[in-house]
Amino acid sequence: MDVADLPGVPDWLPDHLRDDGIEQLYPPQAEAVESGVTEGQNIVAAIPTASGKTLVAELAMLSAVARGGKALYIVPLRALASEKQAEFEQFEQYGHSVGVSTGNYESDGGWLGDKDIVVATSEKVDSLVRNDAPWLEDLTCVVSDEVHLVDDGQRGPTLEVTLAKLRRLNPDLQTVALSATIGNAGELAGWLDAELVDSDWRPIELQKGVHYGQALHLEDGSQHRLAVQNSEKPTAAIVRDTLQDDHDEDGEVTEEGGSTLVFVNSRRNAEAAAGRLASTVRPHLSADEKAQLEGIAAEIRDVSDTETSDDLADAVKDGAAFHHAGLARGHRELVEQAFQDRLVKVVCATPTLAAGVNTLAARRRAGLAPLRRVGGRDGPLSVLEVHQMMGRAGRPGLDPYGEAVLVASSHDELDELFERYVWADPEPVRSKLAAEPALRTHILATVSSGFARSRKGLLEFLEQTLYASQTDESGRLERVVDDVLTYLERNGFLEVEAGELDATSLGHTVSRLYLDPMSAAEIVDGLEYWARHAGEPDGSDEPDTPEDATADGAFSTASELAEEREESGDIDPDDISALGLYHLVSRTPDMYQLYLRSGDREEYEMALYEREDELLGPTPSEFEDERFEDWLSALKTARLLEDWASEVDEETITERYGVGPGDIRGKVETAQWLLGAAESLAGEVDSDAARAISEARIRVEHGVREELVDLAGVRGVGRKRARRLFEAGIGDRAELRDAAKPVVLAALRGRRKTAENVLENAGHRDPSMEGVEPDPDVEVSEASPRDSEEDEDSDVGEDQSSLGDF
DNA sequence: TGGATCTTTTTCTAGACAGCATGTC
DNA sequence: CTAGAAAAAGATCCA
Repeated sequence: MDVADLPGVPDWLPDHLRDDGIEQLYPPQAEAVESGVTEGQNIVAAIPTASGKTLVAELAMLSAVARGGKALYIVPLRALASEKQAEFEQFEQYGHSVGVSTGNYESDGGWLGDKDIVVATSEKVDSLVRNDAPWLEDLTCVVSDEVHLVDDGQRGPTLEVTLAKLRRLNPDLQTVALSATIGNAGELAGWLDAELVDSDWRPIELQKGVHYGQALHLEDGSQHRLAVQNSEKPTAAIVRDTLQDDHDEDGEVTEEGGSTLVFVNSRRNAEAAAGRLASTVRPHLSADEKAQLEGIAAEIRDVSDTETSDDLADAVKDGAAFHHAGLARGHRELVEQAFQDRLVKVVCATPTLAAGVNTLAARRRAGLAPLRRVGGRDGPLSVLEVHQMMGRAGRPGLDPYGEAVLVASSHDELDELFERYVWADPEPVRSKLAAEPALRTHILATVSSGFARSRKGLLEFLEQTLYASQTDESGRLERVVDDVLTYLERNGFLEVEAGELDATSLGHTVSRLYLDPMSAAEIVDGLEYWARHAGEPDGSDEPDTPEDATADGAFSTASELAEEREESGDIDPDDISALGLYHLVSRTPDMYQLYLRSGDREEYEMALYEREDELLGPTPSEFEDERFEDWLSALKTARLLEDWASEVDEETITERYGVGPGDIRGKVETAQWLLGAAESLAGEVDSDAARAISEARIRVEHGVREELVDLAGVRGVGRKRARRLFEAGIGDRAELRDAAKPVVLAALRGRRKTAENVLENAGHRDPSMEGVEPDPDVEVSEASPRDSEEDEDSDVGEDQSSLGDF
């Protein structure tokens, strides 16, 4: 189909597409147009990666906007949100505005309500629905990217429920769902009342195959010799062979060989494989490439001073790299860029993350080493997942073809892999909504935001989900719903009366905070426990069951109890420890806990007995194995947060807890969010803990000790500057405002501009530094190499949370 | 006795959404 | 009721 023949699109679009070199639509795109994407028709497009899904979405959104509407594009990852925003901003020249909304970033300059196209994660959209964002009613088109993720047990239900809510809010909403090729695309289309475009057409050929012994067996039946030399692993042979394959798109011989993306099943394997493959790649590098790679390696070392960083830099200087969630964001960006620039020839990645990162496409080959998933709990990888990874091989317009290779270690496995993955069709996508944890949060939200006011209404709403359209076991959903309703009522989130449902004030708050009700219950329990036990002498016979402690049933809220104690003089609201709060949020289901390793158990049992009385809840009995174990790993997580909030440097933390720099960021970010929520909850249940929670949150946010909390709150002052000002004798914001300018200037190492800025933000009447000289008596710890590295660490941390999505 | 090789036991394990209100050095 | 691989520890063999 010629771009001139598109119905319903803005006038400028055909020319715009031609400028981009697009004259003809790809067959699946044409099919979508024929089915009416540009005319408001609902579409499910189940087509391979890189076959032009984005254009289908753009056609739908632009035609909707041309009709005076407003479009929403839902993505599964924050990183994808900024990627899409950048893509859609090309339309701003035609007067169409684009906005983004994710948890840590919201586009500036005006309301999202003013934007024609909004990009957001599914959770953010859910949250916007819960908080009644007014512009949602103006939507005329919603695009859901990677909609096959409704199959995901963790996050799928959110997408499913959110789509159902959006469609209910606006019955005329055009729904466009983009999916990988799956087994039951028709079923999805049925659920969404959509036309189906189901195709496995690709712009470039993808050959799948299995390597075994000395040969590569392709799905077309051909075999190629691919020799494994002496003691090397098959992956090394594949990578070497790809490097030597130097034909470009038109079959011409070029200087460059192909690059390979290797999927492995654990971080450690990714790092080990990258280390091994570095020696395979090195001999193929030109002098110029080596020089450039040295530069990138240096940048990697600059990102963070950790072992992970060193290992990565060592591999990168030889043209290999690893990629997983333990990396700092700066690491990931450098690796992705260098791979795209074809300087890095091999990336060894863990599966999930890499599958979502579009910049990680291999020129030529994607290889999968051991196909088993980490920790057998979730069974083997699905065909869908494997095909998604295979789809990363070969970049359209750059490569003549792509090749995806599985590695077999026996002849039997060779056959098995062909059967199981190469020739197999992807399995159908199944809704995971009926699981209790998912319903817990979504039922509360559905009632709280008024989508359902009775048990009957709730069930009616749930009828509109994919789950209902897939199940024929009618009783199951109803049973789980009743269980969940009982749970929500018992914990004070909902009131149920004669089938009528109403959220309590607490319930509304929890829904709006986007907390799992179970997390909220844990936090409320913890705060109440503290109110009861604060001020008690240590080591007293701690009651193991809350019932024992509630003999004082006359108090209905934590604060009444606290007040009572305060009056009797044996409570200090400040005696709630930061560690206790970190432990409290670390044990909620919203926080991923650190893994307890063999030696850890003993270590954290010791720590537990030392600091037990700081924790906000009774220690479970050691005989309750699982609960006790959870308690200990929450303590490990809490200690990590405490270290971070005590200005311990990154290198020490990564070593002490066996994590990567990216994991520290992740934990800190989650803790920040949960502590913020806990603060609101404390207000809701009248607890006196709010002040202490706020302080613990700020400490973790800035990574500073207690005495710097006030200073670090001044705009322009972070971990490092706060410490320097403090050492110069400036203790808080007020002292900063009244401080002698030479002292401030000296503490900030003579940076006038910075000092003026800081003073202004602190509220100084006259921040000008003109004519001021640094006070020579102020001792400033000068940047020894060691110090500056620590600077770097904390800076990177801040970077990730604020500018991260760029 | 040393060390090479084989066998058994133990250890370890992917990912990243969300509130609120704005900015590190 | 988890599975599976790698690392560590132990066992065996032979010069």
